[in-house]
Amino acid sequence: MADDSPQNERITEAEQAVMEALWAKSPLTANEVADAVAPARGWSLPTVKTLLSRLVAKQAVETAPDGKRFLYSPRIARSDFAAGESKRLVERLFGGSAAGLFAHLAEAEALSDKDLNQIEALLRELRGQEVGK
Amino acid sequence: MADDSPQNERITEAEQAVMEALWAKSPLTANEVADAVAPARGWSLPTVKTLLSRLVAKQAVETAPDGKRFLYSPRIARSDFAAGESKRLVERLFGGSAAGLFAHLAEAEALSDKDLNQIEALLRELRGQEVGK
DNA sequence: CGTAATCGACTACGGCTGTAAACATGAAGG
DNA sequence: CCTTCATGTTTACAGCCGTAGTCGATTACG
Repeated sequence: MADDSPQNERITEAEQAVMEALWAKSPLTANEVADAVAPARGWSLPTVKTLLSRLVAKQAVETAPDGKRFLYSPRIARSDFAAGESKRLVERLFGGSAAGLFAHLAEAEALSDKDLNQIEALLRELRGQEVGK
Repeated sequence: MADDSPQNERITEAEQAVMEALWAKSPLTANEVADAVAPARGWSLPTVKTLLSRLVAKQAVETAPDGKRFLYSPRIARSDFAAGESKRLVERLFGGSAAGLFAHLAEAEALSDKDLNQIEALLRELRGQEVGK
């Protein structure tokens, strides 16, 4: 089988910054990505281009020709990326137990009242739809 | 101010494997750490020693002389490490909102019934002690 | 007292990451 | 047509990470 499936490789932190720009709005030209990302990170244009190239190589981003230049779009959804990273963390740190993560966040006082309320709401929602399977 | 505070630097994945051994039991000699860690990762003894050295340099591990050799102990608690990593992830991925993380785990079906029950229990607990501050 | 074993320190090296310059190529304008 | 500008590609390079060999010192045994 050919590995044309998106995103086997890992996305680094610098690359993620570029992805964020594309997730916020796409397609974008390389220059537009640079305008969105470079100032905040102090990057030069070449740096952004390199990152874009690597993301294309990793099949996390796809290109569409637009005249002489390219338009870049994400090939993976932000939610998939976030879910994957979250899962990795839970795996690595809490033996796959999401409750473990939650407990640690609570302990570190990283949970605001707002967080608690939202989580509570989500819990109820999950309980509600806990039908099939 | 001197930077003798523990753990400014990041701990890599390979290093974490070594830390796990020390968190499980400490102090340990380098050889004991190697025995605990090397087989599972296919590492040689020198590799484990290098990782230990780097952890000492990063002040994540401390040494105590024991005759001719050293005994190694973690200088940072596993829970602190876990909390830090979790916070970083939440920061990087969900703009600091733990509820965002939770929602994504739920969406990715990474939450078992057991997780849900435990989280629910934790929530109640947090609500209960929500006194001070 | 000398030699072997033990153990930490130093050195090494390929690969990846962050950062960027140089290059090539095609388009546009004079 | 030739020059210049824009844009993607190639190359570069330092630093860190994963992995490991070698060196030197200290200990222990004969």
